[in-house]
Amino acid sequence: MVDTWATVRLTAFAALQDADLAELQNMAGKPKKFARGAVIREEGDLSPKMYLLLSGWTASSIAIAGGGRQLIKVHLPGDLLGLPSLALKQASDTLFALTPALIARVDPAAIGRLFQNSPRLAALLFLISQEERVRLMDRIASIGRTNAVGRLAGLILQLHARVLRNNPDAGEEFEVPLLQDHLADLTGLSKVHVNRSLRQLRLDGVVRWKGRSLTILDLAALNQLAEIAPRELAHDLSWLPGSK
Amino acid sequence: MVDTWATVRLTAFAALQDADLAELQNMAGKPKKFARGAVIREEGDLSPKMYLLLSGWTASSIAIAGGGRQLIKVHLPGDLLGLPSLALKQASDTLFALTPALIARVDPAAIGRLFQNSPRLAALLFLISQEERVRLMDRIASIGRTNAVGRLAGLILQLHARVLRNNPDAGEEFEVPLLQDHLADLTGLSKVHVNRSLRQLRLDGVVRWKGRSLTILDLAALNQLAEIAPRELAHDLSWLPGSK
DNA sequence: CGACTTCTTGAGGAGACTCAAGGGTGGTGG
DNA sequence: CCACCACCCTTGAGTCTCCTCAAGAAGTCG
Repeated sequence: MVDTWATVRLTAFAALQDADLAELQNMAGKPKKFARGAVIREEGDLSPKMYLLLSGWTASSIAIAGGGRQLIKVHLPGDLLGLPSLALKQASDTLFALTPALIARVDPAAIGRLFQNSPRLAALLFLISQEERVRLMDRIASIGRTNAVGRLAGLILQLHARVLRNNPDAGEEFEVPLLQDHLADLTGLSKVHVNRSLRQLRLDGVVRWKGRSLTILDLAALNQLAEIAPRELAHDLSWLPGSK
Repeated sequence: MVDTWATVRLTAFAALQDADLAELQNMAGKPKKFARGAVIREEGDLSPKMYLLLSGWTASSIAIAGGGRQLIKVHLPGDLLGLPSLALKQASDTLFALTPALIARVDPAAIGRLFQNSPRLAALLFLISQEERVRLMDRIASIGRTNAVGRLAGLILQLHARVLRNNPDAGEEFEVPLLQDHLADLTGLSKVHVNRSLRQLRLDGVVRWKGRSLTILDLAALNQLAEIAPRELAHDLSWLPGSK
């Protein structure tokens, strides 16, 4: 179990001390299993909580009155789910499992204690949230100002970067448990057009996508198509509070 | 101590009763004036900082390789600018003034001390960031899954809610210093299509927009057109750390 | 009043959508 | 172990929203 916990994303910015990790585990409830497709938390639910995704992939979606939905983000193991809704009376988005997933729930009170007792950890939580904001900003730019192929390219690049962070040895071939329907709802396209745009990417030799195995064949081309500059995380974090 | 969200925001940037706030204010540099159109901080700049917008409106934009740009957000007085880029090596977005603006710069070190010494204020900063994430998520849903009129409706509603928070007496008529070009870059539309969609909103008696004065004539219709449920901020924030 | 910016409208074109139907693929049970 | 079913992918055809190009009208500021 400790191995699972070690992947929690706080490690992205700074090595996590054992004490920090222990504290995180203490905050969380007992991990619970969810089947593929299961809803973890519904849009509109009261008193939103935070969740730690220990294994599996999940996604977050917002309902559109007309009947459709927008997928906001997919979550990888180690991600923190549900933070945005902490600011709201009711959850802003639905969380559901894309694959079988193991998830631990965290009560807001634990986050309050974290800010009180572990300023460094709290600051890391804050930083991760800022990183997520950048990702959302980039998705807005991608959806708002690039064509279908560009949106898919941008999405693939973000996924690739995130998978690489979780598993630095992943290389250019990795598993993506997303259906074309999901890609459509992530990019704001129709599933038919996603299919056609993927075919183009395939025919142009940019990616190979067979089943759930995605291979990036031409990273430079993907970046060019995405039309948005890749981001690099801060390395100078000397301004963070020292560990206690 | 019962903090409504609104007072927090006002407290944070108008009144200065709290010692914690005094610290943040002390850490801020001397406020600087920017003319309309002036760039506050450019995308790609190293060692990103945070900024306090004391008066005026600004906006944040991301460049698209093809030549266009996406406006991510407009900022109103009292807003914190530049937080997302704190997670990055280089600023993710360009900040520029929509009107003459007064802005104070804050060094990341001050934020570090804030987390160390003022857990309650740090937690509020965290919460504000989560609220911003929800706004971004809603914009993604709006841009990705609604038509031109819906995107404009959603944008107008968000602006209205934010103006109301800053000035609860504003009512349904308020000043919006945005050109149609800005609306286009905010919604991911062309300026021509923005013009036509605004005309439709006008002809349907939903809004009146003359010069910089925007009047909402039919709030219910706007909400229906936007196709995204309005959000309500959390009122139970008892989990926040107590003030020191 | 003149120059510049911003808004408005027209016309034609393209990217993406909807509707619809056929083809793979994998899982399950007889 | 094969057959069937459900789910997912693929492709075609026609349509519509939104885009681009272009030019003139209205507004704004020195």
